[in-house]
Amino acid sequence: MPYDPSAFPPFAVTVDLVVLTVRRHALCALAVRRGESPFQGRWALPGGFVRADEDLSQAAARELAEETGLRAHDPAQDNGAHLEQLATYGDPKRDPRMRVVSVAHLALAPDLPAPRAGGDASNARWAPVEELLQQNGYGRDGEPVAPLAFDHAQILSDGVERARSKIEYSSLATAFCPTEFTVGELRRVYEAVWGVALDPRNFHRKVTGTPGFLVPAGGTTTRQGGRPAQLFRAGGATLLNPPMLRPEV
Amino acid sequence: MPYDPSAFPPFAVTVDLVVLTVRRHALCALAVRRGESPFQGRWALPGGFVRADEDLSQAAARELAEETGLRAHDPAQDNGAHLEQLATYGDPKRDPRMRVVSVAHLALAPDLPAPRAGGDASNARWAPVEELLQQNGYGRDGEPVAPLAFDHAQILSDGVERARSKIEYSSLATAFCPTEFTVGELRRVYEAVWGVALDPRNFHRKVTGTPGFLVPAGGTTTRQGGRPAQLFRAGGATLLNPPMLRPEV
DNA sequence: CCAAAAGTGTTTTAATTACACCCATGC
DNA sequence: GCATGGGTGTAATTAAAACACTTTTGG
Repeated sequence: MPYDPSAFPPFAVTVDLVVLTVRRHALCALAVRRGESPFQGRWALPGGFVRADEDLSQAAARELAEETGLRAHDPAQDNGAHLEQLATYGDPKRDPRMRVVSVAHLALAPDLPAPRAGGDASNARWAPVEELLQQNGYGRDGEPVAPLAFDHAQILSDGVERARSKIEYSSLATAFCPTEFTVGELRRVYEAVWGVALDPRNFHRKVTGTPGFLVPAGGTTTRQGGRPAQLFRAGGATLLNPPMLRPEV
Repeated sequence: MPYDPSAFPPFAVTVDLVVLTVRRHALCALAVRRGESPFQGRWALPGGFVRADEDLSQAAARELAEETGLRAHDPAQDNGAHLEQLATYGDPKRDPRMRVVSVAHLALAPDLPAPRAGGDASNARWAPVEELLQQNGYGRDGEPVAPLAFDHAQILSDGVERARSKIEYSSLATAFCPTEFTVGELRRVYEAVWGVALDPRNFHRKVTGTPGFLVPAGGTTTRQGGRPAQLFRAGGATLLNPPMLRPEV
């Protein structure tokens, strides 16, 4: 059917963010507490309206900066988080107030200081994704678990699955690390995201042998005890060949 | 920032379709001719507005049926096309008339009879994707090439790349085949989508040896001359392990 | 008989796995 | 010394690539 630009149903368009990081050996996502109805007091993914003159990726980068202080990754720089579009959610009933289409984005960030949402720390937190995806029961603090607002559990679940599969064939796992990192730190990222244990020796050989994945940064460090480890930076490669293999079962 | 449901910029939301098929050894996409401004007379991807009470996937399935007569694939049935969300395009200037966010979908279909767009065959066609993505020069008919309308070249390019990578690790290539097909026909699908030549002997061993990819349908056929080939149906597997490997270079 | 496509067997090569083992530091 | 994590070597297994060869049809 041809466009009819004069008669179309009006939509609100938002961006929602799945911001992932690895803290204390666990894959964590950023959650904010809702201050208003619907789902008042419940945890949700950060997000907000796309402005009239703004591209979708700009809106996502703006929300990310507002919530975390992170800039989206500029390939010319080496700071900031990786940011990519995830998927779009548009069920007519996903927001009870009106028709809202949400373009979800996925951000991967190194471990950060505690988050801030409007400066109020109690309204934003990093939480392990299994905790946020739990539909009932009790959390680690003994409080009853309430599911995420709206369809955010689905969005988070899709984002986690994207991250899990994408670190297989791309160098994106380095987005979870600081600028300089050791092979062991990178391995612990894979272990946290996949939820498996990897053989440190084979992992070391694999990542150092994959062309373009890592470049030596020069120094060494002892962060974990034991023998000092070489420091690396992310190499230029984005696609890994051969890919990292996620163990079965 | 919290939602402010009373004041949000209004958007139009559309779905655009990248409908791919394999015809005469070439990867082809469905294109429709625009009847009105802007880009009047130019080729574009099929698409249309999302209705007020419709989910995004419903809207995509409706547009697909309107343009091709195909039903979107119901896993319980064995007819219809594969349909999945591709990505969302929302540059403020992508449509000169107003702010339009388009949720692009990717459909994979077996070779079909000639398309119909409002019953008028001259306003819809299957065209090789390289032809549609060509930015200038002359087509096979000697006519000067005009780029696709709006940002549809980008959308088509993203859809083709998705299809190329997805047939590596999923059984989606069977979506390009009729219900029953031979190993040779499946191989020609891979060759057309990837644009490479594959070794028929290794390919045969690989696909018949991958559990769940193909199930024998019983009969044999001679469609290409030569020795009759066994007929197969798509098996239940969606993820291939090990994956099909796209040759390098 | 010959061309053409289907299908099987075999050899070579590369990658993954599962380890044994050594290295360099802090305590 | 000894625990801890970093890093190298090596053999067994597995999959991919290259290609010789046989099978079954149509003309």
